[in-house]
Amino acid sequence: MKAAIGNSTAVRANAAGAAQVGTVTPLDVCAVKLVDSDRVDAARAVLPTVDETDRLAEWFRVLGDPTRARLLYALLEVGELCVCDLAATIDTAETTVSHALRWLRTGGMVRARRSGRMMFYSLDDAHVRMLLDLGREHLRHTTPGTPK
Amino acid sequence: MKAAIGNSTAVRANAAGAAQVGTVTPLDVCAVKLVDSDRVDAARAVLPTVDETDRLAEWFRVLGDPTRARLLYALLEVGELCVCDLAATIDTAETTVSHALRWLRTGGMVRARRSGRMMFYSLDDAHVRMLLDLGREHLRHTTPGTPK
DNA sequence: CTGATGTCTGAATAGCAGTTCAGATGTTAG
DNA sequence: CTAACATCTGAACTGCTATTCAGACATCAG
Repeated sequence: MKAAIGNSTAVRANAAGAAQVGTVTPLDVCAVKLVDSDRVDAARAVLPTVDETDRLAEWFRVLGDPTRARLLYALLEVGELCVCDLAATIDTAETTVSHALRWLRTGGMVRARRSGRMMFYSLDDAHVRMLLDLGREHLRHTTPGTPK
Repeated sequence: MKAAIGNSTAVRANAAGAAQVGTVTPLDVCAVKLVDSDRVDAARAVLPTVDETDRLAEWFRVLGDPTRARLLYALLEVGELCVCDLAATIDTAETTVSHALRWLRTGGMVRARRSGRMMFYSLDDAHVRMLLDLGREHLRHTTPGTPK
C-alpha cells in the first residue's frame, strides 16, 4: 500500500473533521486547516510524485530561456544546423549558443552529429516538437496585449 | 564562398525586418562565417520574432518551477481549490503557494474566484492542460535513468 | 610536426528567482 | 466598532543561471 508516506493524508486527515472537532488529540496537527478534505485527498491521489513533478518542472524549464527556445524553434523547421549557423540564425554569440546547446543536449531534446570539425544539431524528442507547436498555437490565440 | 557577407549582413539586420541589406558597413559584420547560408535564411524566415520567442520562453518558464508545476497538476484533475487546500495538497507553506499563484495568475494560466474570505483557483488555459498532459506522457516514455 | 579552424569547457561576474518573515489588505462574525 | 480569519504583498536572504572571457580540446591543411 501507499500509506507509508509520511506526508500523506493521515497527517492532515483529522483537521478534515470539520464535522467533529476536539475529540481527537489535536496538538500540532491543528496548525493546518483544510476546507474541502475530500477534494484534497482526491488531488493528492492523482498528483504525480515529488520526483516526477521535479523532473517535469526541469523539463519545462529548459524551454524557459529565450536563447534555448530560439534554438529549438530554429531546429524545428530546418532539421539540422551547425553551431556557427545556429549562432547566426538566432543572432547570438557562439559561446552562448554552445552553453545553451549543452542544456538541450543533457535534457535529451537535441542530438549532436559530428562532421569534420563541425557539430550538427537536430531535435531529438517528438514531445518537444509538440510542445513547440503548442506554444506557437498558444501565441496565436493570445492577445498580444495580455493583461497582467 | 557564397555571399557570406551579404547574408551575414541580413543576419544582423533582422529582428525587426530585413530592410537594409548589402551596402552597409561590412567591417564588424565579417566576423561571423556561415556554413550553409541557405539553410540559415530558411530558418530565419520561419523563426518567430524575438518578441514572440521571449513570450514563449516566459510561458514555458512558468511551468519550470516545481511548486508551480505541482499546483497546476493539482488543479488539473480536481478543478478548483482554495489556497489553504492547495498548500495542503502539495505540502508547501501557504505563503509560498500564494507567491507561486501570483505567477500563474499573471501568466494567465489560472483564474481566481472569491468566495467569502477564500480564493478558489482553477486552470484557465486549455493549452496549459495540453502542456501538462504532454508532460505526463513524456514522463511515461522516458526512462527514469536517462543517459546524460 | 605547426598553425588554423570549429567547438567545448570552466571560472567570474551580474542579475534574477524561490523561500521565509513580517506586516498589510480584505472579509466575516459578534 | 474589534477580533479572527484567509490571503496577499514587500523586503531580505540565499541560491541558481545566463553571459562573457580565456583557454582547452579536437579536427584538418600544410
